[in-house]
Amino acid sequence: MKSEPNVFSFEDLLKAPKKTTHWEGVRNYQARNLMRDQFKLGDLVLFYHSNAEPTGIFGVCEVVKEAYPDSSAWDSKNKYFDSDSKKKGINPWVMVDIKAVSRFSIPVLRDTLKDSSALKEMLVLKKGSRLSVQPVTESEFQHILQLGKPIAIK
DNA sequence: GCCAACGTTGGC
DNA sequence: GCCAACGTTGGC
Repeated sequence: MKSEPNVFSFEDLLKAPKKTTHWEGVRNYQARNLMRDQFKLGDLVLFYHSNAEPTGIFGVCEVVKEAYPDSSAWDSKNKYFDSDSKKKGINPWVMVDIKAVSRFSIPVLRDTLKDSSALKEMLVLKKGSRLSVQPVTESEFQHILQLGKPIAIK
């Protein structure tokens, strides 16, 4: 999952109550479908900082609540407010809850991903790959864990 | 700050 | 249904 650290960083998640957050504001159908259909309780998620210096993966989270309606879509004060969907009376957007489980003692930076032959096919490295939620293969995930040397969060 | 890639919108 | 115009994302 991608986040701009100046909006919400991995550090912010560590500081959040129960180190857990609602992943609100996804307004792209492909990303929504991934959260709705693929995210299962206990699944692990890599936390990626985009549009930042540096960009890369900073830790691992766990899905602690599967997809449910994203209430921010109907909250006119929220920056992710979707007035059209509220007018129609159908909220198409979902969120999941994720909890930080480990932080990388060595952040796996974008340059590192590019340098690793096992990882250079990762979706996030493809040109124009803007999806804020992206699938990661098991082998990619394991390689990244090795590189990041995760420290469990108590 | 630039701009390529992508998704969405809306005129036709 | 096509596609040009537009807004957004995000690496660089």
